[in-house]
Amino acid sequence: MLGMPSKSTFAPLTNDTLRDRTAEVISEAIISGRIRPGERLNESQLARELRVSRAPVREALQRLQEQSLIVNVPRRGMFVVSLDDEDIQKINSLRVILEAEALRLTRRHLTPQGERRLAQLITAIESMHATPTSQAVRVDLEFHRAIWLLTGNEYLEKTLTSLTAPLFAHLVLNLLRSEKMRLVLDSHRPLYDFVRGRSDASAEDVMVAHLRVRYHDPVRFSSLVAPVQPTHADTV
Amino acid sequence: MLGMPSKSTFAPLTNDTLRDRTAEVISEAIISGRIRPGERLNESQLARELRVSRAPVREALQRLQEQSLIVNVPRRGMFVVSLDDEDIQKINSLRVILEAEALRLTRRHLTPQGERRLAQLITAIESMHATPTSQAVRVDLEFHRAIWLLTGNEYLEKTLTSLTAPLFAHLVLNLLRSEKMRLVLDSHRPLYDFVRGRSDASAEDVMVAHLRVRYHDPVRFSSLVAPVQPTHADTV
DNA sequence: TGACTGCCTGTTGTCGACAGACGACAATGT
DNA sequence: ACATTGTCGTCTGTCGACAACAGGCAGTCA
Repeated sequence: MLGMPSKSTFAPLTNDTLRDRTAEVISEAIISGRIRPGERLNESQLARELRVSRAPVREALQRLQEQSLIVNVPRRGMFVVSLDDEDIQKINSLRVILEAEALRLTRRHLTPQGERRLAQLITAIESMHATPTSQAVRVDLEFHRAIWLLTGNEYLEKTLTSLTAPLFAHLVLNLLRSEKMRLVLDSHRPLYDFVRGRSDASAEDVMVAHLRVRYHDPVRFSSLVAPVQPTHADTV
Repeated sequence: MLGMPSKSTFAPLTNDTLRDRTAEVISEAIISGRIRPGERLNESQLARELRVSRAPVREALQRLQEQSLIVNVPRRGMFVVSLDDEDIQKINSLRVILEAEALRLTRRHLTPQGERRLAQLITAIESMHATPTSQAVRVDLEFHRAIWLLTGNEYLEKTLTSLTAPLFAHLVLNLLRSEKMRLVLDSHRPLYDFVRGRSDASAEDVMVAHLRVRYHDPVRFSSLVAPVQPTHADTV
């Protein structure tokens, strides 16, 4: 052990590949709204702008496709995913379930560092005024991801990341009026309170309330609500 | 509309790309256990065996990586994912939650066709005797996927597919003794009964019972069970 | 005028090739 | 004998090129 340069003598000298960075950059561009839903992604153009060849771009696009950020039409191209209300409700009905689990797990073994990290993000969120929407959404996502990471279940983190990615891409484009943005930002504190054990509500209720600020009815397609009507009409 | 060859005058003349078929084939090979966990995937070799160039192989591997079927070590290669007990429990704790939702949604609007489809699969499952493990696991997966599809929520289907894919890959290798296989196969009927409304148990209980046949404790990392002990030991 | 047909252009899908990185192993020095 | 360094082969990461395809446009025929 002696003489071996123990950790952090040197910074780890980025080991990423072009494909990884390409995927990261494109993903960020979609979530931040710089590339709009429905837009076609031209591989050659992306490659030119990123100063790489098409190969890493195409490999990156495969990954983003699997993350539901883009959809592929064979021999036509890749298109930024475009969600309608039904898509959003379907995703949110799952998000409520998984985020509720994340809240419970995080509350169960919240460490002092974890609490500090969340406190820091809450402060950042609540001190935002008249900031660009894209930046607000970025911090929003960062707060949620912090909780996901604190669960200790990396599969939960991964699942929620790819499930909600298109939601955040959609959010940045539909949250332009700042008075609503204020409400959205402030709706994070109940989550913070929950994981600190300062809430008696169920995790599901906390999450539904949180999402209801953004979306009209986050649980319409969830089994949490009563069925509308069992309609087999088309089958008899 | 008139004169246009309405559906199924001709078979739709496969529109897939090589990469799609490549991903499908490799995925199947992993889930069926023909490629074992931890094994390194040689791109050139795969390309040779599939009679394609490396480009579609690499693009396919990116997708499978996003599905948690393989992991990438930059400049070292792709390796078939290898799960330890903790991974399995973490995945199962989420699987219970999502599959329970799937059961409820399917029960809510089960159509006669849907019921027939499931009945057919149950019959196939229960009539299997001394069949190869890989084939049993295939039907197992097919039954679950049928339920996922019947939920009407394509995001739930997609999420469960990529979440559980590595589980089935693991299952086929650890289910060799046939007396256990019989139990596993028979454990599907309660799910079938549930979606037909023939069960009073909660969807979670049904699912936990179903998974407990395979795995020792599917919910150890779930918030469904009481916390073991809130241990911040490493942080103070 | 309207619809059909055949080019034309831009883009994707696929390929083969090359450079650099990694691991294995031999060579060297102590 | 052991550790370190140098060398070699193999494989990945990336690139440029070509072929195949889709949609747009114009020309042709009724």
